[in-house]
Amino acid sequence: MTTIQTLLESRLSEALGAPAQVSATADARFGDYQTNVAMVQAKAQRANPRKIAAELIERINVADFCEPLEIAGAGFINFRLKPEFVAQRTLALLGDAQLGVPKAEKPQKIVIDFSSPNVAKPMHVGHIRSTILGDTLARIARFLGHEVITDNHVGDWGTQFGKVIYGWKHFRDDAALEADPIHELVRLYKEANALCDSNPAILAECREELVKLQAGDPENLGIWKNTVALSWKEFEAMYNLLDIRFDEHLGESFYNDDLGPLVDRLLSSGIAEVSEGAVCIFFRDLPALADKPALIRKSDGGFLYATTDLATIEYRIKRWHADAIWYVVGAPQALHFEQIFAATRRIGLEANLKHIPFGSILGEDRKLMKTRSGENVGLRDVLEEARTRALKIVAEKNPGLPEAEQQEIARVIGIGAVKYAELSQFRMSDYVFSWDKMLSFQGNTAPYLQNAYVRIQSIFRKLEGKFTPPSALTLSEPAEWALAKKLLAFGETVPETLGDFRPNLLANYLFELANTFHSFYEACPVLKSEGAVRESRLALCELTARVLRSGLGLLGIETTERM
RNA sequence: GCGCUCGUAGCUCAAUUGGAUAGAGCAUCUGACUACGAAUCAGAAGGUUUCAGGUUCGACUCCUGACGGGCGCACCA
Repeated sequence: MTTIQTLLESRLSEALGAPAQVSATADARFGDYQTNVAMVQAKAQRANPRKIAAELIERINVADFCEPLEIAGAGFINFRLKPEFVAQRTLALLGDAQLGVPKAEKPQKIVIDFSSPNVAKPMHVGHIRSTILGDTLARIARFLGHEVITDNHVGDWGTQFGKVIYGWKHFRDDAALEADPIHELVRLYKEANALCDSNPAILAECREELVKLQAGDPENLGIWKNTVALSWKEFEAMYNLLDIRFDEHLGESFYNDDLGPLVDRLLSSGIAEVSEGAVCIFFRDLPALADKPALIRKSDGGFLYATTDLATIEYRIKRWHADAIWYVVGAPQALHFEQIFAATRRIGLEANLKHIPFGSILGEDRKLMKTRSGENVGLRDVLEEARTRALKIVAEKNPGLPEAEQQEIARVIGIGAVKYAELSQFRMSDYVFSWDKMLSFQGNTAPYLQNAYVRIQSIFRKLEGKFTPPSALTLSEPAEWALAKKLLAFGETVPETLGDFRPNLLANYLFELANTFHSFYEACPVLKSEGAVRESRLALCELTARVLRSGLGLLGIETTERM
């Protein structure tokens, strides 16, 4: 199903003989859609915009679904949809599994790299943005018809393993490891690290353990594999709670064997060179990177972050034939991605590489969010607290519900609140993490949207008999028109969110939809109305519920029947 | 020093990517519940879009320069 906006643009382009843009109006007084092509043309031709608009109006063929066109202001052309057209399009949504969202004209194969926690470390709030944002983008891209591969590039290799292995061998507590693996692994690392600070001999031993691991020593390799497996248990618990799945989780270690050959190849082809003992790729022709080479091998022979990332890009393009690779990684790494993307082009690999950056999560003190002792706030704690707080509210508001249902509702609301707090905000701005704000069940929050859905379900529970879609919609009240038009906008909003990777546009739309629905709900009784009016209102309710569930689903947020 | 990024109502954020009178939510104030679920709705008030220039029919948006916050800039990831 093409959107009304697309339909208008094609009709306008026909009349103009050139591509033209149409946008929704900001104000209903100017109709439903507007175009400023007349003003754009006037500028190029140094002509009178209103005159051009007047000529254009004669040629635009939209009488089948628009009221007579109007010229307004400096030269805007306003489009007002015919009521019967709105009614007919809205009705058509009921039979459309995509709810009006068009499929991409050219589906792409997209690899999305996000979350990427580190083995032997707990996931913390720092992982929230990448994890939630990446998952949402994956869901939206799939809904638009793209082929998506989500890949969790886990930090499962690095110098810290020398210390972890030393700790594992000397002061491992198996019971603690069983009870809370990551906690114990962190303890092993920290204790070893503390010993290293005061005792050079132990530091040397840790280094020795690392060298053995890298050389493939069976015992150390076994310990390392264990730490990875134990960490995954914890990660999966988090992803289950968040309802997030990955198609692949090829960690850094997966590329180990590729690093040496890659560097050798780049050296022999002249793309990389040795400088101060290290192997670097210089970008002397790019002003922004002229004095910022990418280091791919240290002077001691070790490889770096950039080396692994280059190997990863090569793998993704060659194995999956990815058209695009999206990295959902914090803004501080912008330079790093600029470098490896430039290096990729230098190598001659073709793909649409995008760094999707985001800002930081701050504590109430407006500094990077930390616990009182200065540590990162654990993701598990955050999610558990969200659930606990939600449960308390559910039990208070709806004590009649069975315990098990209360628990499930609390999970959906609590996790939804955390996700929505993240996604309703522009990703680049830093935001203050506030329980009171995100779990205040008022205003622009997940529960407000979930509640709109619940209310609709409540109507259908009271409905005698099953809902069957009517053959035509009868709309008369302003609140009905407003809701119908809002529903039609879903198909235009979803693709927009991918334009600049802004799920907050979708969140904003859903909030407006819920708002419009609530106004309709107050103004237009559904069950008490009769005949065609009742049928039509039921259809509006059904569609609103579907769009809310689908839209929230794209944000990774679930809905419940009651709350 | 160079680069990236952000600066909008008291607070937290939007603004369809250059469009019409800059919109919401919290908080404040005024109304509406023997209820299709008040976790709601109707309304009021709240602004020199950090500042100064510039570009044009038109600027929160683009350009230049300040100011303020955050973050990067060769062997960590």
